[in-house]
Amino acid sequence: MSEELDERKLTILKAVIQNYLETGEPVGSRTISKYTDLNLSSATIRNEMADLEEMGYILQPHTSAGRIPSDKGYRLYVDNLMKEREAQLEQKEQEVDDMKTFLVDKMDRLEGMLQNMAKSLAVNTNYAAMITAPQYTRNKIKFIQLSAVEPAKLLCVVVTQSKLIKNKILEIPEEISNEDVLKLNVMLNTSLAGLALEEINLAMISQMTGQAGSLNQILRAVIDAVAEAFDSEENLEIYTSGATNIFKYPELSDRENASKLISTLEEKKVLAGLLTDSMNSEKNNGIQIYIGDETPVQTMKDCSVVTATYELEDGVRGTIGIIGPKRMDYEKVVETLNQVKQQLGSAYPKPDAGEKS
Amino acid sequence: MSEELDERKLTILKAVIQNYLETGEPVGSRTISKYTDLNLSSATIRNEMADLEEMGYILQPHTSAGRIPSDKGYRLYVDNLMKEREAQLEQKEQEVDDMKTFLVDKMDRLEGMLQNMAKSLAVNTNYAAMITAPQYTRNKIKFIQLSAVEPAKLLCVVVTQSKLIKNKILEIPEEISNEDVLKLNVMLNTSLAGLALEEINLAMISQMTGQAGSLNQILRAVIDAVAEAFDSEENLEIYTSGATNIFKYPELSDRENASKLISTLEEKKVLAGLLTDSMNSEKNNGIQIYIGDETPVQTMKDCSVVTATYELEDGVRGTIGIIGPKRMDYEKVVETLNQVKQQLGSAYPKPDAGEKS
DNA sequence: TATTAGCACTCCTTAGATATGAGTGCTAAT
DNA sequence: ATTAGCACTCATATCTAAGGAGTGCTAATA
Repeated sequence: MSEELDERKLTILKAVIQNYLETGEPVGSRTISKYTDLNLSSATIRNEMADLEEMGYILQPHTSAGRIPSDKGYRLYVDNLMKEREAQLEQKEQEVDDMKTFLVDKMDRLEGMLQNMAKSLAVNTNYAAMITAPQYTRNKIKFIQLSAVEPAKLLCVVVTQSKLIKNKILEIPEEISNEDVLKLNVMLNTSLAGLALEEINLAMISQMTGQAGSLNQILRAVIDAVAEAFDSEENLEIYTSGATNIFKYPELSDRENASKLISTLEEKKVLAGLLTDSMNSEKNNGIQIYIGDETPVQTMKDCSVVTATYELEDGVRGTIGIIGPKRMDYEKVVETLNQVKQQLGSAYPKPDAGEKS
Repeated sequence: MSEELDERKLTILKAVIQNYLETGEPVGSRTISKYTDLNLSSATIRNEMADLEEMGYILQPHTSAGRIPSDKGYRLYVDNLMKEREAQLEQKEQEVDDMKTFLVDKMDRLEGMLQNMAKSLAVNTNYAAMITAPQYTRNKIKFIQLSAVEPAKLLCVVVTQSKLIKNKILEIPEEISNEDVLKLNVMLNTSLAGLALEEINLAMISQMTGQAGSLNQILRAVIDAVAEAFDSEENLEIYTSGATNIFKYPELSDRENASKLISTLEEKKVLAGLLTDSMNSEKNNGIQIYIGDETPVQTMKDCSVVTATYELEDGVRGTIGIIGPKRMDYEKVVETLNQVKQQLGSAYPKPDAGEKS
């Protein structure tokens, strides 16, 4: 593109966007003329704004309304204009504290924690929040415990290195003696402990079943159970909160749209797609911003979505997403997500975080 | 009350209510005159309706609109007028089948099942649905398993008779030998298996800790963990679905109210109160109907709430709730809830179900 | 005596018509 | 290059009138 944005145009664009972020109303030239310290009259601003509109950074909802940012405008803002915060920390600390108490609160129950986290995010940002339970890729098995609960039923508990616990009751074809249970336990733990799911290959399994002899069949059932416990499809749990925050933004709350949007937030599968998608693209410190049409989910085309990947420890990763109007407070959201990432990631600095793309 | 409703008034009232349930619009005398087989002119109906209004069963939103049922009218309808269904079973079976597949699908994972159940209820009824995970009152311990996961960490797994599994990792002050773990396991299982939480009393605990000797401290930690696992406060999980169905009913969807209502559906604690309240009153086959102001939750005063208690097996009970407009299809909802109750209650006929109060 | 037809009346709803005002684009002056 | 000024646009709010559904009442009917 040959159009170049000079300093003044940038300032004006930024002013327009920031003002619109706050108010949600189209912003007029007179407002800008006073809002900035450029000391320009509204007329001058008008001329500049006409240019900006022609370049596609802002647009008018209708003739003779003020201007609102276009998707392109938001994009520019997000990419270049907004990274000048980090300054006001006074009230920040309060918020961080709130966040921490939330986190510490129920830390040992992952599920409750994630739910709390989603809620806390929603309350903090005033947007809708969603969060996936961590995926267990590369997460290592720490401990497997079989116990005979009933004659023909085995309880199988799997603990992973990150202290996630999965359990399942297996129905087995015949009774099993205590010694056999013990034998299986030893076998499983010596062979599998310390391995990630991906590292368990066929050769290993056949070797084990060879050793198992008559317990062969049961062993297979157990291994299946372990695999299932780790299976990400099955485990894709998503927690959402603050769906109704949507109503705080008039531009989203006409019945038609709001209703669809909130329904989407109940559709875990759709969200799953969205979140895992963004988990894999590791740009910009793992934080990704989708503006309007950029989001993969059609019902959210009038929103913006910000996602972040968190990493509990090596290989145990999940995604957080914030959904709000296009005019969301990107800076605050990005900041908040970064904080949360930190809280969650237990001091495992990524080898290559990769500054912005 | 000295007013008596003769046969004809009842018929008319019923017609008014049923019509209003379908349309959501105030219903006029002419409509009734044709809708019923009374063969009365609109004028006669008008007279009767004037009477009904005076008695408080119906009311006019404004002069010269049709009539809509009052809370009192709904109450009469629910109590006396509506129990004449059970007839049309053709399409019913389809729905029941749908329900079943939903249920069977993930039966072994309680949580997923409940979530699915809520969803299925919401889809089936077009109202909002919520469901509590079962409370463990009177649910018996089947099996306790301790395992040393790390030197100073014990994994404690509790399986109940209804195959619910709870687990927790305990930090213990000092290392523990394998023999001691074994010893504890034996001790716990012989003493506690087969007991419900309420049956574990202080005498028993002190007897056990007496036996435990040096393991005393750990034993206490384990018992605490068991108690916590069963603690209903902690465990009160509620699953909701179909919140947006609210929008299908214009009388509820003005922004102010709808927003509050949906927020309430995210407030698990409030719902918890509502649902456990109704769990304890066992009228009418465990199904309870709150109309308008009758509900304990203020934000729902323009809705009706129908709750049902389900019982997985003796002592393991939870509650289901359906939230919709006052003009909800009570018959269908009650029917659906009864079906669900049946599906869930695994053929444990209650000793005294108690026909309607 | 119970029912019905008829009519005047009420009042919500809708559509059109009017006014308000925020904001623009353009032109001429600085 | 900037600005003041003015005519113009168009969404929004306000008002009015027309339309219509439904009622209550009265007088006629079976």
